[in-house]
Formats: sequence, structure tokens, C-alpha cells
Amino acid sequence: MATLDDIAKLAGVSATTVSRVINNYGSLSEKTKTKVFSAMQELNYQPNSLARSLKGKKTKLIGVIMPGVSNPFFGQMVQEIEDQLFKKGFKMILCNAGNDAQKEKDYLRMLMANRVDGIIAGSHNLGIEEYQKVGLPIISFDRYLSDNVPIVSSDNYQGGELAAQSLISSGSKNPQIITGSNRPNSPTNSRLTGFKDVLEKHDLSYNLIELPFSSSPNIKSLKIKELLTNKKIDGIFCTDDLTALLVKQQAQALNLQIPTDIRLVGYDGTNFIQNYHSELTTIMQPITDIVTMMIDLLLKRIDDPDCQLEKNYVLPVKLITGGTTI
Amino acid sequence: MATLDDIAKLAGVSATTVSRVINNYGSLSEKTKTKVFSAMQELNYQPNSLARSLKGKKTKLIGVIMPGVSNPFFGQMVQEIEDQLFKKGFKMILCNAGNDAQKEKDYLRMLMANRVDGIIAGSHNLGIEEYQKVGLPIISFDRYLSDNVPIVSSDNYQGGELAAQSLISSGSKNPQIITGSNRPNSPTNSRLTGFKDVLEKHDLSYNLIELPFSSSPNIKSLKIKELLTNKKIDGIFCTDDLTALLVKQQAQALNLQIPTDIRLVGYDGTNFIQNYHSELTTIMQPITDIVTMMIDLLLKRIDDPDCQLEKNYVLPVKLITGGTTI
DNA sequence: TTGAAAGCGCTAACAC
DNA sequence: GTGTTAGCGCTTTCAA
Repeated sequence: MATLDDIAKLAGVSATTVSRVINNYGSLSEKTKTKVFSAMQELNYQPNSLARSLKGKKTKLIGVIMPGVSNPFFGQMVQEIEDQLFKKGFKMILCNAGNDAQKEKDYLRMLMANRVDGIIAGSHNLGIEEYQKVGLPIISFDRYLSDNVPIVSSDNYQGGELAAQSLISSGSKNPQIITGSNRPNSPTNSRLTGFKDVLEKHDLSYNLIELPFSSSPNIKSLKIKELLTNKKIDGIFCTDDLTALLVKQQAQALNLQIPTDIRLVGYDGTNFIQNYHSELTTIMQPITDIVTMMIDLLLKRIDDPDCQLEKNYVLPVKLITGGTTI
Repeated sequence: MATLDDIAKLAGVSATTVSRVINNYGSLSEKTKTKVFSAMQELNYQPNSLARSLKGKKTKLIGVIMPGVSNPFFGQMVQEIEDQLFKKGFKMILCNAGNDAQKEKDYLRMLMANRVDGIIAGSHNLGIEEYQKVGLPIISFDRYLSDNVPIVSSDNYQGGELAAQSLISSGSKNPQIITGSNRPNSPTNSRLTGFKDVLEKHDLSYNLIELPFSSSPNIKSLKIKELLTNKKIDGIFCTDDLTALLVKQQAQALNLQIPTDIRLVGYDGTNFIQNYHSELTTIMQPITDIVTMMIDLLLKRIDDPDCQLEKNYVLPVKLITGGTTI
């Protein structure tokens, strides 16, 4: 692969001059510019960004740590992140942390070793103290990482409220929550609080069941079936849309009518759900806004590592009413 | 961020020695090793992989160019790629090319500039001649890029055959194909050929409609509705599962019974479809195997850039029978 | 078993 | 308007 020196030789100038041409820096005669450009063309030259970064320049690389990209929610979020980063001239190293805390730690080291300019983290693993001493700009999605890492999230409390209101106004008297793992310190817990608070105002109570994020759809379906068979539930709030899809399936299999026997509200409202399951009532997280916010903050921190940011940035959610509530 | 020299000073040895410890190279006394390790610990040191790569080492970075990751098929594929690459110590720069050829070209330059060790490309853009002169190991998924870029794909012809057989044995006499854009040189065209060949053997003909990959689900739905309303179709083969989902929706809205009035076969068979739409009969592409193959070939090429590889690697597909055929 | 020195490809003073 | 030089953080001969 051609180097700057090769170009310099071919164009008959010094390396410095070539560097100036590339970076459009200082004063240059048209003649040399042309010579250099054509030499670059001829050798299909690409400046080595490794060398450039070694000299203290930014790498223009952002590490993105997410649970995984096969889930439509995170798929859409990662795609949005990529899109916006690209427009600002950044590339992204994608790190799927799954539920593997060790992998997440390993990735953290790798990202440091690769001198990324910053990190966006939205995985679900707990207790990764390494975040405390990364010494790199980090922004988190919907999870507490460390005192100086700002959290961007949508309004989980409001989401819970909306879900409850939707179930209640559809006539549910015995609502049920199905949630992923309920972790300490997780902002998503507010979904439950919001839900509960509205119910209490209406003198209603609710049941709660936890189906871990990571357990297989088959197992979830089984538990859901059990739930639908044994209990006198007339409304369900799932804290993610995919689980809501399973509920819908199981209800149909059991000949329970939605929304007359059972009202159903999901959570996330991805494009995928809106396009392919518009029947589902759900709470839409504003993914684009969340990403815009995260990138905005991250770039601020990259520009000025000492800039003060809030601890929390909360964006409003929206109820999307489909046919699974009235 | 701490450098190798910092460690050297703190440990009271030379930089060379530290380098040796890090790379576990040459002979070292236990005492120095311990000293160096504890110095590294103390300063939370991460070797700068930029500097390392500048010295001719591999970057351990792979560029992955895909249409986008919000589509469950590519989401799953990218997740699988990431997973397998991680296990082999590689990181991935994710490039969503969408349907934007210019973006794909820009990414190609970026990847070269970042000295990635290799590229996996599976996007849909056409006529990107830049692939000819990247001068980097490349493996392609399901698309022709250049004479020396091996193509890994699943057996599209066989997939078409299976789809046709499934429709026919379910009793379809007037089958319809709904396909994404039909491009020259695309291996996916074989799906149509395989389908057609089987039909001809049974003295049946078929209709074909193109719904571009990139058009919105709403527009697709509209066209599908038109199709279902006007024509005497009794079986549909969609060359992707999401479109099949739309067909199912529209058929239900029109009160057409599946599979009695209309038989339906999709394509791809992602985990998502298997988990959340197991009712759909579909052709499953072996994503894991495809990825394993691609990475295997890519690493071979990285190890030995001159190694000879086949032009095509074709992996078998599988019919998954759900309730949309009999 | 360890160190000194050169150099990877680039940028940025500092000269001229 | 252009070139010389030093150096980013690391690896790797070559010596000791």
C-alpha cells in the first residue's frame, strides 16, 4: 500500500508538501497541488489513519456496546447510531455484549487499546466497574454506569403511566405486568413505578411476573400460557413488544379474544413493530431522538472532556394505539 | 493515557523489556515480569494498538459492509459475524451501506485508511468498481463484486425449488412470485430459476411482481392488496419473510384463508421468524454456516493473500414447514 | 537476561 | 511556497 513518501517521490516534492495537500493546510501553488493529486490518484493512495492518529489526531472511531443487534429494538438503534455517526465522519466499532459481562469488559479494553474517541454503551450487564476508569468520553443508554457517565433514556415513568391508562380505559380490572429482569438501579424500573402509580389512583392492584430478557421465546411462551390459563387476568402490559407478540399468540391459541377478554400493551414501538404489527398497542421510544441526544453529548465530551453534562437526559415517549386495546 | 515508556520508567527497566513482557517474547526473569505487570496494573495500561499496527502488525479489524442492521436477516447475520470474529480476537467496523452506493464507496476508502485486515461485504449496491482495486482480502455474501472476490451464499436455486414444491404439493395451480429487485448478476436470481424449473416440470406457469427491497411496507402492502384482489392467485412465494408477513396480513384483511385459499412460502427463516412467526412456511438460509464459511475464507486470505479460493461457496437451505402451506 | 537504536507513516514546528 | 527535522508509541534487529 502506497505511503506518503511514495507520493512525494512520484510528485517530486517533499512529504510535508503532500501532507499539506491532503489536509488542505498552509499555502500551496496550484501546480504542486495538481501534481500531488494526480500522484495520489495514480497510486490509489489512502492516508494511513493509524499513523495520523499516532500523532495525536483523533481516530474518528466510536465504540458502540449493545446487547446485540438481532433484536429489532437494538438493531434499529444501532442502525440509527451508525447513520448519524457516518454523517459526522465517524466510524463505529460494534460490540455485542450479549449478557456476557466478561465480553463487555474485554471489549472495553479493546476499545481503549484502539484509542476510540468515545463510547456509547447500552448493554444490560451489571457491575462493570471498569467503566469507572476508562478515562474516555462515555454516554450510556438507559443504564447507570458510573457517576460521571450521563444517561440518556426515554421517559420510562411516563411510559408506565401511559400503559396503565391505556389498559384501564380499555376496561381492564385485573392487569398483569410481564417484565424482563428487574435490576437495581435500572431506569427501566420506572416503567413499573409509573404503571403502579396510575393503578393506585384507580384503586386497582396488579400482578407481576419476570421473564428474563435472555430466556428463550419458547420458555417465555410456556410461562405466558400458564399465566393465561390459571389467572383471571384481563389486561397485560409487557415491557417489550416481542414478549407482547408472544402473549398475543398464546391468547389466540387459548381462544381468548383481544381486546375483549384480554387487553394488551407492549413497549418500544420500533419501526418493525409499527410496520409489521401495527395491531399492537405500544409505547414508542423515540429512538432517533435518543440517538441524536447521545451523539450530541458524546461529541461535546470528545471536544471538551471536562465539559459539565447533566446526569440524566429524559425524552418523552408516545402511546401508539393499535387494536389490542380499545 | 499511559505509554510503554511510562511503564518502563515505573518498573525501572527499558521499553524493550516491557514490550517483551507484553508480547511474552524472548527470555525474561520472573522478577522483571512481576515488576512490569504490577506497573501495568498500577497505571491501567493498554498497549496502543495504533502504534503496534504502524509497525506492520495486523490491526485485527474487519470491515463489515451490509445493507443495514434493522432488518432481522442482516441483524442476525451481523450478530453472528460479530460473535465469531470476537472469538478469534477480531473487532468489527460496521458499515451500513443502505441503498447508497456513494456511502459504500466512502466506507471502502475509510476501511482502507484504517488498514482493516479484511472486509466482509453483503450490501446490495451495484457497480461499485472500487472493489476491484481495494487490494485487501474481501469475501462477499450473495453478490458478485469482482473476479477475485469469493462469493459465499446459500443454495438459491434449491431454495426456489423447495418453495415451488411446497406450493404445488399444497395444491397451488396459479402461483405468484413476489421478489425484491431483480438485478443482473445477482445470485438470488437463481431462486426464480429454481422455482420456474420445478413449475415447468409440472406444466404450471406463474406470475412475477417486483417490490423493491427498499420500498416502504405500506407501499408494498398496497401492491399486495391489489394483487390479491384482482388475480386468481392461489399460492405465493415471497423471496423474503417480511414481505410474506405483509401478504399474510393483507390476505386476512381480505378474508382469504391461508392455506386453503392462498398458500404462502417465505424466504430466509431467521431466528426471529422461527420464534415469532412459526406459522410461516419458509426457506431457511443457514446463517451460522454462511458466516463460519465467510470468516474461515477471509482469515485464510488474511494469512496468505495469494491463496487460491473457489469463486463460489454454496450452502444448502432447508424448508421449514409452518401452517401457511399444507 | 536486558538495552540502545532505528523505523513504521504521518504531522507540525521551524527554517528558508 | 516548500523542505528539514523531530517525534507520536510501539516492535525488532543487533549488541552486550
